[in-house]
Amino acid sequence: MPTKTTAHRPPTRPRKRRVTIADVANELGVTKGLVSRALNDYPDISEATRERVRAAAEAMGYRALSHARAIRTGQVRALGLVIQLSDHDGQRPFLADLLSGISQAASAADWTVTIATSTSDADTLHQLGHLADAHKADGFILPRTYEHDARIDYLRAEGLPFVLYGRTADDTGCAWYDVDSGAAMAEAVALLAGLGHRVIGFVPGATGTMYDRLRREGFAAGMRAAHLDTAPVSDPACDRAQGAAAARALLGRDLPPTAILCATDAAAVGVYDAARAAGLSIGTDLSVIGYDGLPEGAVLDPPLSTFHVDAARAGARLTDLLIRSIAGEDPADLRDLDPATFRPGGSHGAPTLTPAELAARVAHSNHVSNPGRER
Amino acid sequence: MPTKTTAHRPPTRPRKRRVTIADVANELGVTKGLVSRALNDYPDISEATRERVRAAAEAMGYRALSHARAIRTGQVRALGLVIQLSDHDGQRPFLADLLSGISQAASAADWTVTIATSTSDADTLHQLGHLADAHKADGFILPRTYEHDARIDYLRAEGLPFVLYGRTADDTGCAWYDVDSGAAMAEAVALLAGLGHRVIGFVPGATGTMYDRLRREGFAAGMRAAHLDTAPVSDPACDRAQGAAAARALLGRDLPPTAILCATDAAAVGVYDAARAAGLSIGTDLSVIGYDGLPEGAVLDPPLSTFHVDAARAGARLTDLLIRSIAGEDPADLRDLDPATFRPGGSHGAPTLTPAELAARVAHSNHVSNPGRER
DNA sequence: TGAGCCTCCGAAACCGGTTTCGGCAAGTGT
DNA sequence: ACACTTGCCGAAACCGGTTTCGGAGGCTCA
Repeated sequence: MPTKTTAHRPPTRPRKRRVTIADVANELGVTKGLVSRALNDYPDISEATRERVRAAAEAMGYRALSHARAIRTGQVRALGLVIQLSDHDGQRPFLADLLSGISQAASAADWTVTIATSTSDADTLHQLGHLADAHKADGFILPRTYEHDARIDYLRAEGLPFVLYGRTADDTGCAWYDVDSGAAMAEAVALLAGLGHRVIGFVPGATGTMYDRLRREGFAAGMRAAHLDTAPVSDPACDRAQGAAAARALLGRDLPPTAILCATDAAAVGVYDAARAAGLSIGTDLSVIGYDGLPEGAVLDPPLSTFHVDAARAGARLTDLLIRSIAGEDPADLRDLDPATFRPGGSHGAPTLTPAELAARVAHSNHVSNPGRER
Repeated sequence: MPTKTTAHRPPTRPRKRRVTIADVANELGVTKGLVSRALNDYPDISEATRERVRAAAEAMGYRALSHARAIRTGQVRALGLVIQLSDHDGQRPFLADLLSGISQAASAADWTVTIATSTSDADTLHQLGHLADAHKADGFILPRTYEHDARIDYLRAEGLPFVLYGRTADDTGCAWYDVDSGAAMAEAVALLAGLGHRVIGFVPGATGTMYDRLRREGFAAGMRAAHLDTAPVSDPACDRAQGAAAARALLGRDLPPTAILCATDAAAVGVYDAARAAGLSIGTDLSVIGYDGLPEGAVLDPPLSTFHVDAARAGARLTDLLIRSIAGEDPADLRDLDPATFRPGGSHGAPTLTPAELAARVAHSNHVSNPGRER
């Protein structure tokens, strides 16, 4: 026994000994191996015996210890998740729902969830490597995919199962689940165009992420379908401040957009700031549509029109796909695409101004309000 | 070999065999036992040998498999967390930070985190039991404590280590970490009283939770200290709608409060709704202070004055306390209380109206605005 | 010089499962 | 009646670690 620093251990930790497979075997007068094979549906066990064993195990409250089993089988029945929490991270608010979906589905299949968090791409890779190396999970869920994703390269090289939440540039051999945000962007453009908007601005999201590419493409496709070509696109914006800056830039153009479509709600919140500063009323002077269904959007005035993503469902689907992938199904068959649902707020409507009139309004407001007022 | 439903397994999963303790032993020409004892700091190993083993293990990239170790030691080096996600749940937005703190601290100590989610108190207990029974964790973090908490009873009875995020009525033998929200409530009252408010309303949180009791007590203590006794307390409010209802009730009194203190930001958002509906301007006509530091508060107009809780720090502290508790330290020594920090927004200020004047304003607005207008 | 005591290590049991292997008994075909 | 399956189970190895036990060798001390 090591001396170590075994500090004050409480008087007696009672802990009743748990019932092992040997206990069940003894009770029945058979061997451990027999019990194990019976419980694991080996074909060389008679149905009568199998039932007898099942009954005894049930009655004695036997439950196999997953880590004891793992040493032989190599499966810990756990799925891993590394959550990257950058400051400008849109997925924070959905984390709870995502986890809920994952955990619920995992629990239903008698799996558990091991998580780690990280603060940067490099850290994410490190945490992933650690979980994989320590074999704390049999497979991984990879949220927020990049077009070129180092996590995918790593897991591919290691031959470890994984499923993407989102897509990636080269998805050969990848299982994935995604919400079709590109289609949502196109839908939003069609909606705005139908209301009469002719100049529609776009605020993209984080560069390098796959969702950004897909939403840009969706926006462009929507514009083409509406036969519009005047499409000012701002710099990327991932948070409120960047969203405000993007909106200022768009509104400062000679022919500013009468509607701004944001790849993320986080940016849309900033658009509200900029619009307010420019004396524009949202929903009339300027239409805004976001994407994500952020809680903040609902408390804005007017409430933000946006697309809602069912994160819990995503988590459940991802878990299902991953477990099947671990079980050996071909990842190429494990792909799923769900639509996002539009949730109208009060931030979009028919244009009340032409772009030229809007430009005049903005210029005027820049004149009267003392510069640098915005909080 | 079981026939089972072993579906399409990919061509060949390469998986290089990992280096085991036996490999290290062979390399050195010693026994497995020797290597194990050397690596685990047993005292019967000469320093020279220990160093030789360490170097070889390091060089060969040996890392012990936690679940192989667990079968003998009974420790899986994982801490468990069951997150209850009711719909009216204030902790959702802080979950990311809390997890981040927990995971970071755990990872630093070479522990991992196993989570489960639940949808009700009963489910929480069930999930907890499952994790404990399957021995997926060596100890548990219990967020959002109740005054009388079934989880605590269960874990006490099982003799399993745990740490509370929050306190409980009878905390004998409990390790806990908490943020002193009671003191925050008292501080808010002192602030409002200092500004000249004489009638201050209180909107409590979820009944049965320990935080609700502590914040009520903190509010009461603050009122006593400020020598104020007119303290209307509304029904509990845990979400926006309930917060609005609570505010309407408070404002409908003969002598309505000129400031409303909310146990949670979620309720405070509803207070904004009610105030707006009553034609009151927040920060002047009516002061509002919340607690939690909800992101929604920052996008309100004016931004909500509230108390910020450092959830990441909480997670890190909880993890530290739990690991020490598992190591055998006396839980009674493992307790920690941090202050919340006030984050002023624009929602509080000196009263511009007396309660009587406020009552008149409210009554007037009830008259002019057509009823049932509020969204 | 011999008894007694450390120091340090090998050998082997052990933890709770899984998996392989061999063999007995009953059934089958001729 | 005899070889050949087949069904079913016991025995034992195995997985990757940890822990106990005993003993060889060197040292001290009377």
